Amino acid sequence: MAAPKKEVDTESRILDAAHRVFLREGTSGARMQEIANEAGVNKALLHYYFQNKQRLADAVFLRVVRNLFPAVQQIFESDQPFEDKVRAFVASEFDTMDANPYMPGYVISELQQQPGRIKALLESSGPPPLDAIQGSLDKEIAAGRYHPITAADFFLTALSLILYPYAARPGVTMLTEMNGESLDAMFARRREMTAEWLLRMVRKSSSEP
Amino acid sequence: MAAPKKEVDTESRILDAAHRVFLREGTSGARMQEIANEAGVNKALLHYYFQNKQRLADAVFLRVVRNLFPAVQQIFESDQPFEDKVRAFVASEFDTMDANPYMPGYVISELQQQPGRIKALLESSGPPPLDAIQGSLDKEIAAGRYHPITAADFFLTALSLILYPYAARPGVTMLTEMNGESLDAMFARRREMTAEWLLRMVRKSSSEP
DNA sequence: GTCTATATGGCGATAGAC
DNA sequence: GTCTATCGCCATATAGAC
Repeated sequence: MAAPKKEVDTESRILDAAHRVFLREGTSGARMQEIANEAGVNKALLHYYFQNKQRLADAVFLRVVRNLFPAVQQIFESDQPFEDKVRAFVASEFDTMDANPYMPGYVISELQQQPGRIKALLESSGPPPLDAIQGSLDKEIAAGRYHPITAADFFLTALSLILYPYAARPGVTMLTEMNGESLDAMFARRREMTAEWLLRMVRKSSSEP
Repeated sequence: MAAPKKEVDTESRILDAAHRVFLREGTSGARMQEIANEAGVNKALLHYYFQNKQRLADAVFLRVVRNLFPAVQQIFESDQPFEDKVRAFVASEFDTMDANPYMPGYVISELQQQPGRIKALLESSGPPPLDAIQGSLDKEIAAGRYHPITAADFFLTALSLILYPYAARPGVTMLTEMNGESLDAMFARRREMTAEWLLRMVRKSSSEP
């Protein structure tokens, strides 16, 4: 720790490069040579630090899923009104996705192609905070303000609305082009609208019993 | 056409096997040997019929995306009430997905790893029927019954709600296990609820101006 | 720790018998 | 059309100099 180097160390440079390449191309599509190029080092160094391709891929996967849920946990355990929690959660997820737009597609691909990794995901990310969500929801439902819904359904629906457009980004580009609109404009609008859409889905309208 | 054979011909057996293997493992993750095994033929036959791996992968991709939108087009051009169209569309998509659960994850992976394929997708699937949707939506919006929304947003939101749970199926399994519920039960419930959720998102409640 | 050079194996692809 | 046998490359992985 004494005398910190200006440049990040080689191991981190490799891991960062591997992160970018694996997320773009998937584990099986990525080449060690391309990672080495992107890291600005020789191919042999990847093996020096990470032994083989599988271990390097595992390290990237763990780093990606490690920070999936902690922010959510904090938000739903706070003491804001439920609808503010939802808005904060949606905003937080959009921020994360803008910083890692390839993440949803990557995680979907990896889990489909290597289902065994779901175990590593759970251990590394911790469970999604269903209990905290359910507690908040049940209060609204009991008060007659919301339609009944399980926390799992609400959570999955929220993730669907937020993550799918990023995962399917090339297809979304196609949609926006038909619209004469930019992809960024569409995402910006959905960032604002998604929380309200979610809330309209669960709120009872005033005329309902 | 005269004297139809009992068994499907070899080329179709190969294409069917390739379909299953590519959808599970992705184009770069799949092995020609595994496709040959699954088709019950020798590896050399794959090259006899499809020349090389890329052409075989292209044939599968085209077959997968060819039938993405036609059913949607018909539904939204019919003369039912708009909300019935939405219900029919959602039911139709769920049927398609139950028959091809790996499809969303596969398409997402392929487009992320080979963005150039979006062009082939468009030509093969035809454009999504945004105009028909927009027409139906605008009537409801002009009548003051719906919040303003673009057809692109409505369509993308619908696809998100339907397709994401299939694409993220291993993660959804994790959710249902925490719930003490089966995956099938969750999908069955969402098949019933998704259209209503969509409609609640756009309907104005009676107290709103 | 970092490099160059090389070994090893696997996979796509082909040749050729039947 | 279908098979067996084999080629040739390319990606992973290692050896060893510096």
